[in-house]
Amino acid sequence: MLDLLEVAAEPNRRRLLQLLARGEATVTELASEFPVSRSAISQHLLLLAEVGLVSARKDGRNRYYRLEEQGMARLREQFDAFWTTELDQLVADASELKSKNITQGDS
Amino acid sequence: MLDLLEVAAEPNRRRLLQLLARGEATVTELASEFPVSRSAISQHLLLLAEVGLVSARKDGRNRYYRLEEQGMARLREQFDAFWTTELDQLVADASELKSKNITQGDS
DNA sequence: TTAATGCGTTAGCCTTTGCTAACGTATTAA
DNA sequence: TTAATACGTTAGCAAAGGCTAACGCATTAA
Repeated sequence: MLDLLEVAAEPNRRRLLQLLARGEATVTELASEFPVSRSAISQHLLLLAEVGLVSARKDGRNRYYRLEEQGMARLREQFDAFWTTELDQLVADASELKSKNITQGDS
Repeated sequence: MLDLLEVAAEPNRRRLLQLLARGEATVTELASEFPVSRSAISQHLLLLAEVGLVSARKDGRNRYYRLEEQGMARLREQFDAFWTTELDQLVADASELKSKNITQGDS
């Protein structure tokens, strides 16, 4: 899977990116936050690295993973490209509709 | 697959959402914009409908699909929830770095 | 130096995904 | 009314995804 948004969208990987936003961490540390195995997390990290969203540094017998700023910037760009002005307008309308419903003002 | 972001992230489905931002369309009309079959597109649309991002209306022998504003609003919310302040800061830093590189100002 | 420990990664399996081909059905034209 | 046509959806299959178990390897301790 080469698509940046698709790679980032998977729930476990999304959570990994959020955890890494706090700073670098080892596979084991990260895995402790998930119900799945170290192995599963390692594979998610390898995929994230492959698309340039994270990178790793070796220290002792640990591998410290960290976010790759440039990759994350590309991710943001791709989302913004998807979320066009048309969609923005559409959702704005939906919000109005929602407020109307809450205040029972649609008679 | 029940996850909203994950469903929306798949490239073909992302494109479908963008096309539907212009207004409603039939399966055949939408499929004409893709290299894959009508059937494939129909299945993507059914999945999008299942998570509430689109809905359909029957007219003659056509089914007109359209975006579901409330669902799209939920999608936006989920993305914003993912894209924390920490990530925003991180990407801001990356942008600075980028400008520096462009202007060769990093001696 | 050698054994033991703990780290991250591959091997292998099952499930899910995305696709085309075949289908059923409603609508239109004869 | 009947036949033909065009629409969208299911059936079935090959490929990809995500997971645990097994592994290799580096590091630490004896």
